[in-house]
Amino acid sequence: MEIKGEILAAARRHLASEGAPSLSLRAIARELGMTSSAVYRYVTSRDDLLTWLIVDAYNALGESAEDAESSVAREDLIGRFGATCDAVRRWALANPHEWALIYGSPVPGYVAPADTIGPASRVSLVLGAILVDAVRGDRVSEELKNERVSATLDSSLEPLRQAIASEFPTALIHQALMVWVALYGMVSFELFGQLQNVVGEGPGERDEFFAQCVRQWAKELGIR
Amino acid sequence: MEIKGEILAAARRHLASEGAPSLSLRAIARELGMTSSAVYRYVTSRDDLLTWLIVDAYNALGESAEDAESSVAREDLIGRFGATCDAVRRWALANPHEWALIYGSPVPGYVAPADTIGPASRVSLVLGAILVDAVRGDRVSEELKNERVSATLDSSLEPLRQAIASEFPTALIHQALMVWVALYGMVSFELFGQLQNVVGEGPGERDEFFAQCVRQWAKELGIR
DNA sequence: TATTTTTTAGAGCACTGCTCTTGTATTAGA
DNA sequence: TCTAATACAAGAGCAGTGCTCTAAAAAATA
Repeated sequence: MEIKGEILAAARRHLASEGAPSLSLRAIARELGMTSSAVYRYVTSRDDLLTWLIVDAYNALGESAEDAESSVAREDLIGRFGATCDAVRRWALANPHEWALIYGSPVPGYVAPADTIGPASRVSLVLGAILVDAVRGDRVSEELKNERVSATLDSSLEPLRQAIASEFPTALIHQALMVWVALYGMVSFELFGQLQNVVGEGPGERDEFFAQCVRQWAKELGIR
Repeated sequence: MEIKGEILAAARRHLASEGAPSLSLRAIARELGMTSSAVYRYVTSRDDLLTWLIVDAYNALGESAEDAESSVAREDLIGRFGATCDAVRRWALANPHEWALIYGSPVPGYVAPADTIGPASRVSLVLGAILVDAVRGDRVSEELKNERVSATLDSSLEPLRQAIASEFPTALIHQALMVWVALYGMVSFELFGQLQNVVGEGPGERDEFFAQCVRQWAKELGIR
């Protein structure tokens, strides 16, 4: 299936340069010198092509985060956490359209197939592993470990608890999820232009702003 | 210009039911019983129509937040903060397509006109006013008030500082911005389906999860 | 070589945003 | 009241989209 590979490569190029909304099957066909109908022998629909690109993007982001995290000494929990956050942000800035495809507004009517959930959770697995190490080494916030929460909150976080397969205290799971969401929210805000006229864009300003965020997130989890 | 009003009303209906991507000028024209070309006498382009809807959505969200916040006693800072957060989330859940339009992935090539920035900042003004009251009454985190930060971070937050027109300590401004972004990130995550299989969807579970987030955000700002 | 299978081309349908010219009401002025 | 100016709408048309169908060419197999 080498033709399918070429189609995907062309689609990747179009996605990176023009973005998902203007990704056209006919344009790809033109670029590859074939008819639009011929493409349909390898791609069942436009949504099918988008799914491939989504899986692609999740894997690229996940790999980027894994690489960055693995190059830090295992004992340096804060370093591992910071490297992961930085890798996520850097990948997003380098691949804005890919980021928008996976974390932007969902296309009405499109339902993500099951084979996207694996690649989609790679980054959270990295962050989860850091947290596990922190808990094992007793290097997380004491306050979160002992905070009592309502039964409803307990059950609301049951799905995540089972995914982690650990008996973390609920408050800690909740805080970790908050940090995770905050990271993605911050990156999305920067990427989607929502920080314009809010955070300066001078040399190093956005970097330093984000670095402060990372420090704060680590502090909120009590990682040390 | 009553016809333009009808066009906007029809566009609003289409946006609410099918979402922005499938908002078609021709469909609106059909619904109103006129030709597509006739619509162009009142709307210069599809982007122009989208801009109207964007301003509309910003105003609706802002009004919703203002109404909720203003119905809480002025001294109850945490109550005002919580009411604002809840109003944002409730509005988003009730108007998912409108939320996606203003806080989802930006349409490549579309540039938001200047008349959107006013309505866009209504919610942040509400949150900002709460913070101002908290600072005036000395009811914010002491730690944030005294934390020393780098010069680069100072200058990176200069745009926001000027918008607030207050001499807040940089660490406090930074933390407030983090909370603001976290709020939007959390709402977007819930709305865009990113919390599926992460946070339960049983009766009250999502509500309680979000309420815990709000409590945590207030704690991070030290509002009391 | 003949036959079957795989792949491609081409035409076509229904839809989109948008433009341009022509026609028709409606209004304003003489 | 009749005419001229104006405002508005219709229709055709262009270039593009996703997608489907049938017929033709190419490749693999018997």
